Amino acid sequence: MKQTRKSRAEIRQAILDAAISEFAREGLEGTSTQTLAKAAGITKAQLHYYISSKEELYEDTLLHIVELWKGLFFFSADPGDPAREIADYIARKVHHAIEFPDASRLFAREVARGAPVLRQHWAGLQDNVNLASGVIEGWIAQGQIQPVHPVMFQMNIWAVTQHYAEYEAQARFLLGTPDDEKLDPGPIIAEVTELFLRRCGLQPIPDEASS
Amino acid sequence: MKQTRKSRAEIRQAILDAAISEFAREGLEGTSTQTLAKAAGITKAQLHYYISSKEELYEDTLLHIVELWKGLFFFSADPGDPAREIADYIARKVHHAIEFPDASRLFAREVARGAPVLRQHWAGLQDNVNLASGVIEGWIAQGQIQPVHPVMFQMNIWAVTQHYAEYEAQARFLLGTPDDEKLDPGPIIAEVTELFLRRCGLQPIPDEASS
Amino acid sequence: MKQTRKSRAEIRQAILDAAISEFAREGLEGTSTQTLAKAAGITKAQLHYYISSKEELYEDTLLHIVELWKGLFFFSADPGDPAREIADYIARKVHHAIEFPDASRLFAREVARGAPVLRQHWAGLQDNVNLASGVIEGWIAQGQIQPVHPVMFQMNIWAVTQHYAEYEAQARFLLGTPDDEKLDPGPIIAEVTELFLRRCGLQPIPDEASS
Amino acid sequence: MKQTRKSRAEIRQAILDAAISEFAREGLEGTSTQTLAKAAGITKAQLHYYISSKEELYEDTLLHIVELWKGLFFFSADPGDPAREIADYIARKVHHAIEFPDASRLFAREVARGAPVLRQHWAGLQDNVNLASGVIEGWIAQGQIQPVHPVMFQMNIWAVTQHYAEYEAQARFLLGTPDDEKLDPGPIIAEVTELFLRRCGLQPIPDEASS
DNA sequence: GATGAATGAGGGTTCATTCAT
DNA sequence: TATGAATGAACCCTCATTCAT
Repeated sequence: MKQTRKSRAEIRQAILDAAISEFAREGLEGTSTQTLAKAAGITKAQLHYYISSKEELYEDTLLHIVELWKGLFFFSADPGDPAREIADYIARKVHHAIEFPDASRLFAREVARGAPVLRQHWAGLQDNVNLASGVIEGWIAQGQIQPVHPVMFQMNIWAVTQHYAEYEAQARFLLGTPDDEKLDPGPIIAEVTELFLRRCGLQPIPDEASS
Repeated sequence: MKQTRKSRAEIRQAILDAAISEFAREGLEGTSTQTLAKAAGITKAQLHYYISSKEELYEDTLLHIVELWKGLFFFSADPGDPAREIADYIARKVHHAIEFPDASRLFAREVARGAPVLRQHWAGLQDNVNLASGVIEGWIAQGQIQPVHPVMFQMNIWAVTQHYAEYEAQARFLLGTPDDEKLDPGPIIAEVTELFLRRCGLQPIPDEASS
Repeated sequence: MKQTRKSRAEIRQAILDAAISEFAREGLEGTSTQTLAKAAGITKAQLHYYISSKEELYEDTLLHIVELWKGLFFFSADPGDPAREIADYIARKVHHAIEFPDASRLFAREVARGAPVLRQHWAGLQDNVNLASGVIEGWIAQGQIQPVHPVMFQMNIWAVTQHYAEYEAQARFLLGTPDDEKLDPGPIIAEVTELFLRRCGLQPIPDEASS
Repeated sequence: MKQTRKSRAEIRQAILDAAISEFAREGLEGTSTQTLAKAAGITKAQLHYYISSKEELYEDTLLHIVELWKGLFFFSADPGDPAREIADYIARKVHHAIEFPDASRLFAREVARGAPVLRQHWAGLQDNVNLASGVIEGWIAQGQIQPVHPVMFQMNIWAVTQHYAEYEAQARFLLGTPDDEKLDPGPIIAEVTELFLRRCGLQPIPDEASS
């Protein structure tokens, strides 16, 4: 009786998952195709049947993450309450950072080395940021929030929320979270939300940011 | 007349500089000794005369940075005005991130991969954080600042200030800073300081955070 | 028509042969993987596909020889005539030394440097020697041979028979054997047999020891 | 106050001693100049001031041993009693093998690899062997000893006596000699002497072979 | 599709030797 | 003489990729 073969789609997904976690940990050069293949549960030769090169897999993996993020992290084009909008954004971002820290780490790694691959795709990033800046400037113009530098405001949110993925090892240590538990998003979301709402001169929304 | 040889100290410094910038960009595995040697202006064999292994150079480089930081980033044990103390800390941190982004990136990279090397030296980190937490708790107890989670407060400052090193490429792009200029620390310090002072319920110190 | 590739078994055998002869000549350190590969008729990278390290190949090669010898060199547990038993043993040993001098030389080399690898496998050696000592002591007890030191008796046979492998170059020179001929085992076996039989007070078996 | 410098002669002697013991253990390729220098108590650069190359040191060391042996191991040109002559020869040889096993091992190693260096100096060896063969043939002709193959007789003595140097590790193990003691030459000399005297049809000389 | 085998390039490191002082 | 520094060649091994089946 033949063992059930994994379908092409399953294999592709396994490769993508392997790529995210392995590239996140040791980078492009630090990850061997051997390691990737094993993590995906296939042989090295088989891997090369599905990808055309390690570099390209790396690029595809990054783009996959960026595409995903585009759907997750944005301010509504027609936002209602700034406090709610900001709080929701932060909650989504922190949850994601804690649930899928590898994706965040891989992205950070790429940017840290000068974004040689992502750089070619920054037009989209620019668009997203501009849209959000428009929203923020609208809030400011209508007196709904204190004046902030719209771009830096976004970057700072990004910085803080990403932090709990990128510095997970340190956060875990300083917050006393055991190795076999994920970080508790509740207190993190509460503190981060309060940080940015206060910056805007807004009151924190009572007790809904918790996990 | 013979060309003057570089002194031992100069070579050691060149190796350290090369290690910081190369390891920061491509990591331990992604950086070849060939690359390190070339960046330091020496031959590969000569490099091995000065270091005993790439791994050890990596570790030494990290520890060098951590030692340096211990002297730069701390809250005074006997702090006066919280606003001034926090503002000074942020200013120092941002300046450093912008002046020496490679050091920040190298550190971040190491933590992101789980800190296999730095982990052994985290006792010192704990001490530093505890000291600062004590200071912050003192401020809270005396009603000088609003209640904050002392550890997360520190981590968030760290996150935002580091960001301008780690995401330099992106920040440069979004802020429109040309490749041949450093980021302008003034506005960054202003925005970051306001962010954290407001969190504490404090007024920004007028106009001294600028570069 | 494609040239037939060597089979896995053939390649493994070629590597083993190369290892025996090259390690025998220049030792573990003195033999490069390059040399081994060339001697086996493969490339250096291909060699590493079949072995995991030079050290391990060295160890495997030694153990292979020792295993082979266990089946060749022993006294019968139920020996009949001591003279015949001893003569046969010597004949087998000399034939082997002359046919496969590299194996003998490799073994000698390893022991000469203190047996860092073989030492871990000396329990088996001890057993073999003890068994043979028992046989010899039985002969002595029954008055079949003159008293001898059982262990030294075995070592001396070993010494003399090995000699024609280890010192092949010298023996060849002193006995006038041309480079393209093997040593003639007949006279050697005769002389060595007579040496040890006389030690035991036994008469040489007439004329059967010759090749 | 200056530390007393070692004289040139002392340094040369230290280098020679180091060469014998290091080359004996790991061979020409397996011994680094670093190791030699450290064993001789000097620096690597200083070593190269005294020797012109590692190969030449190796050759000189071998020749030194051979020269020494010429003065030690020979049959008198005008021998009296064969038993005494043979017994003395064996005793000298065993003592030397046990006292200076490195020299014996180095020599054996060189011969085992085909004597690429010593081969050029084998005229002297031939002379020595021929002289001894003459003596032995004289004994045979005068009916003082049983007929033996003169050259093999010498080789066999050589084989057995060398054995306790070359296989010291194994002999130590099988005879139960602790690592911090030398092998006891007494029983070895007794057994070896009896072996070869019996071969000649001679009686062992009572109890003088012991250390 | 899948896989064992093969390979050229390059990885980190050692080393005998030379150089400069 | 002595020695820290330098170097080119090699060494063992890994790896991304390709090939043959």
